[in-house]
Amino acid sequence: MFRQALERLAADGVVAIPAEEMPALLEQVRETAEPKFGDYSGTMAMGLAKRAGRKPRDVAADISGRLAAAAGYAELFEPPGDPVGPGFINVRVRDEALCAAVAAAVRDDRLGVPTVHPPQTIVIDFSSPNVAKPMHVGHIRSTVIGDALARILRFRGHDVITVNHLGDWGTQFGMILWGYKRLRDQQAYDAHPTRELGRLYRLVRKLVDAKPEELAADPEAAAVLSRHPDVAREVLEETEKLHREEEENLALWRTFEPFCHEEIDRIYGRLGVTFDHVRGESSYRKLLAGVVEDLQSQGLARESRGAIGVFLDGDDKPPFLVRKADGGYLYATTDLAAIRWRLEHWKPDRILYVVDHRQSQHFDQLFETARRWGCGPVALVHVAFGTVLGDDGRPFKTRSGDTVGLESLLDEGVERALAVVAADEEMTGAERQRVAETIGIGAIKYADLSQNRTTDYVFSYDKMLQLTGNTAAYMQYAVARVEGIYVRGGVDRDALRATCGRVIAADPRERALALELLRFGEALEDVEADYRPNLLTAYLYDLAGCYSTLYDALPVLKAKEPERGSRLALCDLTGRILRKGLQLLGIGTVEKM
RNA sequence: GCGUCCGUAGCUCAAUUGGAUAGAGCAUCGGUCUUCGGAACCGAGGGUUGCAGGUUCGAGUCCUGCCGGGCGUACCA
Repeated sequence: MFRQALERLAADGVVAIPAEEMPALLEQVRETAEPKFGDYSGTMAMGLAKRAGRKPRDVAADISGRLAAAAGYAELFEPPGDPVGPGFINVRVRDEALCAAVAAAVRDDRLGVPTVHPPQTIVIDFSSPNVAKPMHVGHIRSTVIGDALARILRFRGHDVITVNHLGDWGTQFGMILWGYKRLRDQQAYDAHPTRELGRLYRLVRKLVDAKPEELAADPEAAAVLSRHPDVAREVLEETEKLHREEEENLALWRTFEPFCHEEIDRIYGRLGVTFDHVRGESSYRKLLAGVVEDLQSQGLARESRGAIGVFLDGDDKPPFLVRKADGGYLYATTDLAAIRWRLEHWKPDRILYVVDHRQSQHFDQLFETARRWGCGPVALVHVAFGTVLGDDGRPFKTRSGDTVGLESLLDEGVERALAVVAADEEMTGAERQRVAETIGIGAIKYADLSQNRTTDYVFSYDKMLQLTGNTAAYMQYAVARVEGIYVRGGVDRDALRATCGRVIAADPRERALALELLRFGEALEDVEADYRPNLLTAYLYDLAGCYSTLYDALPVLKAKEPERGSRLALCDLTGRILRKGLQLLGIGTVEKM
């Protein structure tokens, strides 16, 4: 909150700068690296001095002077001192203002976090699994990061529309159709359709890929392949028939669909993830032919080697294919249709795609094609993320080399969490199971969200379930610990909030906590700037640290008034921000653990 | 080959997008304490940020060249 105030004031303090350069300049208002420099600092003087041909310190002094004279400055901040070093402008928040702001946040349902203005309509496309196969470890990041971003942007005040763009119209269904027609085990299918369809998918995929080492390890598959040497071509034929809505394949596709949905819905339920819209690729199928025709008539796409594509980088570079030589469509086509559909129906300011970084080239091409096609001023953003790796630094696999199913991943996380909470004698078995579910799944989500999303990360149950360090379990414990005070102290939190006039920040540890509490909104703003949830986890971890330091050194329940009431208010706000922060990450909390 | 991302403490990761002395956790060592939930707190050691140049008041961050790796690269998604 103070950063915002200072930015607004700094806008008055800086002169002769074109309006469009102001935002970049204001980003140079930041927290100081060390408390001795004050609370916030501005670094804009150095850059400006160069352009103005003046000494940086003179410019800084000039800005400081104007800042100090700006209306409203004196109420919130101490008078700025002389510029430090090459020209840092350091500013310290007035204790009075700090204490009043914390008290206001305590009384506020939004915990002192302002809403954005104006709000934007933001479509977030995430998770988007291929429904033909069970969800696996590869889907966790998109699902968890996308869900967290949706929650955070929504809390910031945006109109967020979440979409699960299911893969339900691609070649994977050609594989299932091919397998179903030739290799299905009818008994198994009747008893457990999803399982049998999953088996068929995996088998046919193996046949199509025809990797020697895979076939060597699976003589049965090798035998099937020798009976069906043309499987790869036949699968594409099945896909093409589906795409032109040939009767038999379309009917089969319709019967498979619900089974596939059942499977993934169970997992979303467990993860606590919901979508405003589940619109698979298939929902755009009527638009695909029109998309291709339109691109052709506008001269953007043309025929090449039987296929139709958009040549974005000249004739010698691979084109962005929108129709295959056999007449089938590709995900490029579906994605273009989806963009047009979303623009028409939702009129978004932004569309975010939370998808694996390996598809960045696809999105570069998709966005460029959409731009040339004429999609208006919408911001199309690929929110990319890295791969989940095992201990060995290679993509996360089971010992036998299979990809890890998402369900079994969650099961193991919960099982290990159960071992952590098992020590508590007071909990019933059911309670323990519930707590373990919250902690285990929270651990998996938090481990993912606390990483810089752009890099690969190493998946480790042991690390994510540690009770110290930047983990979900530590954060959840911190919440349980803060909230425990009110039960033991018999304190009425509602009354505490309603009557909170002002808090005291006489001790440096109180002051540090107070300042940190008021940074919640800044952290959320930073998350939005680059779609990086790890900035929120880092903030929450810092906050928990400030709290621990205070709680360890200063009495709360045992303190005398007015310190007691003030510290209880600080604890109350800490607990609420930690819980809210975790909730915005899609992570639950527990009362006891 | 071309494109792209990455290389930071023994390990796993940060670093406010060019800011001040590169920070956390784990591991190691030491200290605090008559437990308001000790699953705590305080501290120490540990770094030529892959290498070499360059840009400037200032570079882990930007530019160039190397070295090493991941990923992508015409009809899968």
